[in-house]
Amino acid sequence: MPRRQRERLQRRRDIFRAAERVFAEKAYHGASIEEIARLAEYGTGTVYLYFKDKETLYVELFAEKVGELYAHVRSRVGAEKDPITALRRLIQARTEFFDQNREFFQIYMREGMDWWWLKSDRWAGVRNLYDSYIDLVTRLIRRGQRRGSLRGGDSRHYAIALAGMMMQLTRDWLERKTGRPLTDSAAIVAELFLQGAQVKK
Amino acid sequence: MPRRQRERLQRRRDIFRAAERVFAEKAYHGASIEEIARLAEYGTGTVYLYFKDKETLYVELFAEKVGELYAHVRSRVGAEKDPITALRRLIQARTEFFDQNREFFQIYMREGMDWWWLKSDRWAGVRNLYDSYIDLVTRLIRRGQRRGSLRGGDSRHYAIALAGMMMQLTRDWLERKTGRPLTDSAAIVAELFLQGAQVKK
Amino acid sequence: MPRRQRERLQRRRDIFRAAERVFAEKAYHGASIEEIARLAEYGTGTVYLYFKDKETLYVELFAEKVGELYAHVRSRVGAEKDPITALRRLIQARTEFFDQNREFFQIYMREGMDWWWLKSDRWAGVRNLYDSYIDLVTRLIRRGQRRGSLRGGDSRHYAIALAGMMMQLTRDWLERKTGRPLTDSAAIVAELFLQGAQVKK
Amino acid sequence: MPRRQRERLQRRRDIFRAAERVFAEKAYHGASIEEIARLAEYGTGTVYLYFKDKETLYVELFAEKVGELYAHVRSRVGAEKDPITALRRLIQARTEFFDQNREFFQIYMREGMDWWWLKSDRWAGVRNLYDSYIDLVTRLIRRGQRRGSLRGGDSRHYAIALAGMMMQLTRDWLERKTGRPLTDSAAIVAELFLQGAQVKK
DNA sequence: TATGAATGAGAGTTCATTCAT
DNA sequence: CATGAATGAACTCTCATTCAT
Repeated sequence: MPRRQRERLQRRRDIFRAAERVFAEKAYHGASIEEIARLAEYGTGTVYLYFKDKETLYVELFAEKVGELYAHVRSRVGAEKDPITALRRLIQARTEFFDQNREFFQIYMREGMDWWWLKSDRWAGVRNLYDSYIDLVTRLIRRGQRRGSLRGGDSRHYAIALAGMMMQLTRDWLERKTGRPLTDSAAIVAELFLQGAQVKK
Repeated sequence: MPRRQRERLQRRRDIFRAAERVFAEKAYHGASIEEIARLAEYGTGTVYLYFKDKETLYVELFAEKVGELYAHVRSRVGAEKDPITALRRLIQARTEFFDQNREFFQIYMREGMDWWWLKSDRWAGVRNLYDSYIDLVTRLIRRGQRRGSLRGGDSRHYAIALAGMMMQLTRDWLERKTGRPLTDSAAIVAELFLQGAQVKK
Repeated sequence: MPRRQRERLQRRRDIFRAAERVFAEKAYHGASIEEIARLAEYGTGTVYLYFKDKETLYVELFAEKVGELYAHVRSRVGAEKDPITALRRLIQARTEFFDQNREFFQIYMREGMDWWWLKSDRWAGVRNLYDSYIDLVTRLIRRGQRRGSLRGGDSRHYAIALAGMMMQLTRDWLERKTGRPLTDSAAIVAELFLQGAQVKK
Repeated sequence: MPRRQRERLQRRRDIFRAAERVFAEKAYHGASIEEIARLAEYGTGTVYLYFKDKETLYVELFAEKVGELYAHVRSRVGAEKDPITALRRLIQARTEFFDQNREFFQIYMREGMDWWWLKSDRWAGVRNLYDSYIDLVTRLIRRGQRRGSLRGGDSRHYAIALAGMMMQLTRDWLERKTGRPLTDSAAIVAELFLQGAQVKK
């Protein structure tokens, strides 16, 4: 890759990095382009050389990171045949990813809530990414159901419930900042989701 | 209660009602005081006679509604001795409440996701209410654990996971707008939380 | 008219007056809303209570003043039957109007040049006003031609030429700021347009 | 001329050419240096090697073109003794020039309309050129008056009126984009200016 | 007490100009 | 010399808050 293009990509990353931090801390509306630029150590105008406007910066940042999450999870789940093992790996992978991407997690979680009534076309792409992640989980669950290792019922609801458990546990972990690694909670999630909380008689 | 005070309370409620709708639809930053006032059929300035500022209005609205949720859940769980039954009732009660308070759910959900400003002192009240709800669930779970009907482990994590499941399923229900009542999902949640997804051998 | 509405109209006029001066001096792009507001002795935001945006303020100001010009000219030309006399009155009336509306003249002249390649729909209304003024002149000339008192030829071209003469003479008068009233030039225009510059043999 | 200087002049001309097109289309404020540079196929910074700033570029472009117009008209009018013929030639020459320089006409016209900034010293050069062109016409007219072939009166006003007629007719021609050549209007202008619109009895 | 017009701080965005390469 | 990325001042516009009525 030519130097020019490399540098351009580097600056883009610098701005992404700063934007991630500021958006994570202040949320979309609370974040100002000037603050992002200052944190990235660029001038305000520079941000606009790399992103058309604030919304584009946000959407592209989101898309990029969700793409990474998705890729990471897929690579960990891989070609695992057993759906139960695959689910455990998925939970583990997601947990690792957010352990490494705490700032992004805050954005991810927030948008998990917010975007869907922003019907704007700008968000359609992001929306699809998010959905395809949920779909990945759904497909795994359905496979488990067909194999008879998972209980019947709406597989999509199971996927959503699983996502919800993970999300809130991650949020709690981030908020509390105990020393323990997030990955501890992967085990809890897997057991709870698979076995339930009730003691079998 | 003297008429003056009664009227004052009525106006407060009117504004709450309007604020709830606008905050639900547009989120905190997207909502404008003027829109809330217009919807409540008061002048903009009037809002400031009842609430110091926008943030106060939001926090107090949140506190009020979380208080209602909390009261509703407590009343349904009541003095039920069996923790499993109590949990089922809790899930049912929460579901009913949000079925009746869809607008508030959108606000509640956002706060469940977006905690950064909870750090500020202004939001301490909201924070405490939110926590006290989690604490209620936690205590129920702990009781179940002591009785041996629930599996051991961090009871708080269980409570959080349960809350997460419910939250995401509710969000999905709201987003999809199928005709089905939200309470359908109460059963899914209860079974999944108690029995898990995996088929017992 | 109720007091409220009267006051509203008054403020609108205040802003128009200030906008007229600033637009006249600095042209559309050089004028800033803040300067207009300051001159009108209002806050910046106030301007936006009366006009949706800068372009609207400009267009409405323009439309209002062209409307006045048009009304003034029509009222002076009246039902005059003789086209030659009517033309003299028209020239006189236009001259009077700009003598009283020097600032607007600068805007009028500028836009006589500029707007027509701004194809934006926002300008369509203004454009029509301007055209209908030219049409008024054109119709007078055509009447003169039919009566045999004016030379044949494209009446619209005559109208445009007449407008051009008046415009540049007015501009010169404004620029030079001699003590003489603009209306002096009305006679020059009328004679030149009607008799031409050449001595008849 | 040494190669260096030749190249320098060539680049200057390239930029002028591009600037002419962009200023014509978008007017001074709407034109951006970057667009001009791009059209001229140079880097943005390069423009600043040849012109101190945007204003200088504009003024020098204007001066250059008005100089050309002036030279063209002088060359056509030449040593013609008869003032009436000279005026006809002048009208013809101006018409030809703008027929060949439509883009510049748009710029010229705007300045003919918009003189406020001519007050500033920066624009003195433009101002003088513009005046010197009017002076040329004025002198011709005065000669006609002395010879008794043109009617008495303020010769400068006649010159300005003549310029106004031509300007508006040219503008109309440009706006309407009929197929007809602009030079058609030269005859109209000459007859109207010399004979007037009124039928002689 | 209720009002809503007025305010101005602060946001996003553009672009003439500079300067390291 | 030529470049074009970087800059930041300046612009338009919004909206929480105030205050005269």
